[in-house]
Amino acid sequence: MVQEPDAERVAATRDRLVTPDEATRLADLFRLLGDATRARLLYALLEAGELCVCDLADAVEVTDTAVSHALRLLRTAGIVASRRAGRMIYYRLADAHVRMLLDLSREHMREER
Amino acid sequence: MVQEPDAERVAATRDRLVTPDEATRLADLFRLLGDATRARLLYALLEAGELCVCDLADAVEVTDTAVSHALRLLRTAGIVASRRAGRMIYYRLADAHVRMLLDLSREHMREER
DNA sequence: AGAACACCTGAAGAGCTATTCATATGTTCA
DNA sequence: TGAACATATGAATAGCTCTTCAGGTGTTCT
Repeated sequence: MVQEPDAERVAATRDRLVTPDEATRLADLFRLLGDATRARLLYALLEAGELCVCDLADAVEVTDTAVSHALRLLRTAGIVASRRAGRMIYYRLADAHVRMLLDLSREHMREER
Repeated sequence: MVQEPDAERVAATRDRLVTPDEATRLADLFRLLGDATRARLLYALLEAGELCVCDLADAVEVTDTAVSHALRLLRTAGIVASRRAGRMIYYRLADAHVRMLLDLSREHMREER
């Protein structure tokens, strides 16, 4: 650790900063999006609205077991929601914020290069 | 792998889907935000505009070595940019998209609970 | 009831990642 | 020039994560 060239600004920044707790929750959210399989699942849901596990496995070209594991993480975190219809379970994005986040990020990606 | 209850919708979804390559790049971006230390660094920069490594280490309460490693990842990915001033190196968020992403996510977090 | 189906779960291993320690580079100032 | 400072880098280790495999639950249909 070293000295502070601008102690005031550092102090001011620390005050308005996201708390360590908030930062952890934010990082947790981002980490969940930070996997190619989960990202593809989420963007599939963003496009399709609602899909069952087998549809998702087919769209993303991953084992249904892997999809199931991935969805559990997303479900637990409240990023996706599910509904049962017969033997199938349909998944959807849980809220508008997540949709915006995914959309904005995709735009970012596409404008960059 | 199982059958497709709605083959048409799956096919349509797969077409408009983010490509595996795009998904990977998006996941790479999110993964970088998906660590509490890096998240705190980024939000510190979002608030302060520009900070040197020692300021950041102080604000986030992490070793300056750890900060340096974290910043290298963010720099390499084009998420932050740096400028040297004497022996100090000032970091800032690289573009407006990242700022929006961070801002939107924080709002999301704060509205949720 | 039993078979087929859609999905879930737990355990285990391979691979990745973050932090630390030791050391190196580049800069200022006396 | 040399000492002090700010930051960067490489190697190593501990911890986490994703996928797979094997088996389990709940549902439909005959």
